[in-house]
Amino acid sequence: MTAVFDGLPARADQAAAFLKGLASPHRLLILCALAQGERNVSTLIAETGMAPTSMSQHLAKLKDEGVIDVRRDHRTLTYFIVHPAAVQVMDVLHAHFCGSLQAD
Amino acid sequence: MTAVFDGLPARADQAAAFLKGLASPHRLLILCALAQGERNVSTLIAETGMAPTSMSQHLAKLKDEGVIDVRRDHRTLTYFIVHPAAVQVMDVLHAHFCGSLQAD
DNA sequence: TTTTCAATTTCGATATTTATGATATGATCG
DNA sequence: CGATCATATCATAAATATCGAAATTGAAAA
Repeated sequence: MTAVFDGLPARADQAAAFLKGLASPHRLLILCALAQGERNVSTLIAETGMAPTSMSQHLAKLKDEGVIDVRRDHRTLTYFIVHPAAVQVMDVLHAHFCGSLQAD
Repeated sequence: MTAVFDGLPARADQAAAFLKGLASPHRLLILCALAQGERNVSTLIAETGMAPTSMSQHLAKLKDEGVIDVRRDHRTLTYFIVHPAAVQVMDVLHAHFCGSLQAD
């Protein structure tokens, strides 16, 4: 009986940390943009209307969590999604909160 | 350019609130159990080892968010998952954090 | 109707998250 | 080298989430 969930708590911690990484309106907006293709920080700021500091912090969090990664192009930093589960979660969210035939 | 994300912020808020509802190790443990079938509170407490107060609070949160619902059976309350997106997210998490051929 | 059992609500302490302003880094252009 | 542009880091305050203990509800058994 105590064995029913053996090992689960550890995985639950990981999974919860991953979900927390996505669970913010700002970060979802960022991921929504990145889902359409990689973007540099200035572009993300322009598209989302977020403050630069806030953007940096959210990008850092997503990067720490392994959801996105960066590449340096000349003077700008280009971010892109790298976590497969993140893409799948975004798909689920899109289907449920944005309808199925929306252009966005 | 300001129109690129028209209407998105509102949906991002909803989606983020939904994700926040799931984003806790305790609540994932609860949902893991409920994914295998409905359960009453005592059973959930026994299976997860959580304190009763904590269990109630997490169940309340999941219910507020529309993820689960309750039914009263004689003297006990039986909870079950009702949100389709929650099931899908759990599937994604399971595939990525628990491997694909685990009994759990 | 009194007791009992299952579960919830309330409350206060602690921890985590978030936003914001100021400062710092680091690559490039002149 | 010195200025500048893109972005990150630091510091702190405000908001939010979490946990445990004690008290409460509400249905049913006696």
